[in-house]
Amino acid sequence: MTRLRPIKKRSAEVEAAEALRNHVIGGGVHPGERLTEVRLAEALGLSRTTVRTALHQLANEGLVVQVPYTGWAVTSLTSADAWELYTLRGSMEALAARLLTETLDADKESQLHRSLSDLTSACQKGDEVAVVDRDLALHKLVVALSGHRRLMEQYRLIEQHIRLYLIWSDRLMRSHKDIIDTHRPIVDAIVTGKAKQAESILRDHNESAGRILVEFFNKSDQSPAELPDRPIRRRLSRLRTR
Amino acid sequence: MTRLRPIKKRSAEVEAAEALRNHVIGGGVHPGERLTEVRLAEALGLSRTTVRTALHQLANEGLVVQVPYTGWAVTSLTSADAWELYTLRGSMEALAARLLTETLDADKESQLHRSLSDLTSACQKGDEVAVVDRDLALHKLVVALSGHRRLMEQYRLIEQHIRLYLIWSDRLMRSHKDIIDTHRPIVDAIVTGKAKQAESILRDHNESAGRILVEFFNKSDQSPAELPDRPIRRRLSRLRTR
DNA sequence: TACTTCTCAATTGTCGACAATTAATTTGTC
DNA sequence: GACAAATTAATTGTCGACAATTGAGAAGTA
Repeated sequence: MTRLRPIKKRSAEVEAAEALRNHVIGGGVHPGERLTEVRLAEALGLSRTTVRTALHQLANEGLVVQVPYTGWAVTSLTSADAWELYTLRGSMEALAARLLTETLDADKESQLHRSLSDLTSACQKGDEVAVVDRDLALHKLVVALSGHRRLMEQYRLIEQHIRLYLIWSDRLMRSHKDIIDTHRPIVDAIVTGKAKQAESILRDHNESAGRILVEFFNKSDQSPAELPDRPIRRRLSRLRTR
Repeated sequence: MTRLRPIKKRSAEVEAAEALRNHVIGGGVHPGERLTEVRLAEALGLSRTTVRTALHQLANEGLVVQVPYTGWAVTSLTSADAWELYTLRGSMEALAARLLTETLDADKESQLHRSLSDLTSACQKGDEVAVVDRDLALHKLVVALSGHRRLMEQYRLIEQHIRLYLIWSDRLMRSHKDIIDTHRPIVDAIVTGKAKQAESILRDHNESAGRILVEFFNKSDQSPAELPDRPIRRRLSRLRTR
């Protein structure tokens, strides 16, 4: 017995934005690589106007940057940015955790435990992609369960960036067991209602992960992602500042 | 002897976005009021496509909302939103303050003092508009001086909303002297390098201001801003969720 | 050669027209 | 009159065309 679901009609703009987003975070294009509207429009079978709107959307999310009359390029990863991203999410998740402890109920508690065990099993299987996915999912869950709409909205904006760095973050852990060991205390502190503790654990968790990332990025000197396979034709230095 | 300055050429899209933003935060249109692309395009002397792009930009900033095939409307103020906004900015400004104490120098210190005295003189003059302006400017300065680009970026997104609520927030203070008294400790804590204290003062400052706002909004029951002067023709309930 | 100017191809910026969708209004039916 | 169906007006969604701008390379010049 199947139940009919409303067919969600989504505008081409929204679909295009999603497709492009997945293309970027899925590694279809490399950080720093150039994007042209016409090529994307052809690939997606849409008009340039529609693709353009979608690109503007991604630019707002920070996944691509625009240079007037010159082009679009995928945002590149840097050590400074890693530090900023991790202090920022630390602060946001700390707020979420505090609020969450104040409104915790049985349902939310079980969701947290389920998410943690999902992460655990992914770690035990050694599936790298799944680990990143579940890791992000757990952090997102804390934010979502806080019930703070605006916070979720802001978190959503940096979510894709977090994912990009998280790949390296998780890889830099000594073992997958470490990943479990750093996440269990987070859930524990929240479910036992220790607001202050949950807050500081989340902030510290992120800031130390950030420090490790920064150190790694500085050592490797170059951006860890491969450089664009074809060189950027034009200089993309003068970025639109708005 | 004059020095040549680069002529800043800004695209119509960007100009339109700025004009619309000012129109909204300047009270040219009321919260909840409907906007149509054609009318705006006529008023600005631009094509609908350009205006549309600008509207999408504002939608990302959260100043307007869109209902597919139906229209755009200015976002309205609510008590729940006030609480969210003030907890969020509390968290962000607390982070900024902590970072700022770690990188404070003489120049930054004097900027802080100047900003505080600007606010003070506005309060003494009793100029309501200027007070809101300087109040926001001081908070922005703390974020800017923290040197955290991403944090600034995120703060910029909610800045206009803060301004909208700040008008009421400042009005609800018993006297303008109270405004000075609540801001001086912030600057003091930062310049004396008390990171922890600066952090918690900023968080508490915002959260208590938020509580006052929430209480006021709940009492007045209605949104404090006047209702739209002409009724919204269509129901704007089914908002695009993405 | 070193330098400037001109030319041109590539790309984004802007526009007006038409299609798709929505919701109010009118019409039809009982 | 009450309800349903058809019509219509208003609005956004999408498109292709043309204008503006950029950067690279060719051509000219000392």
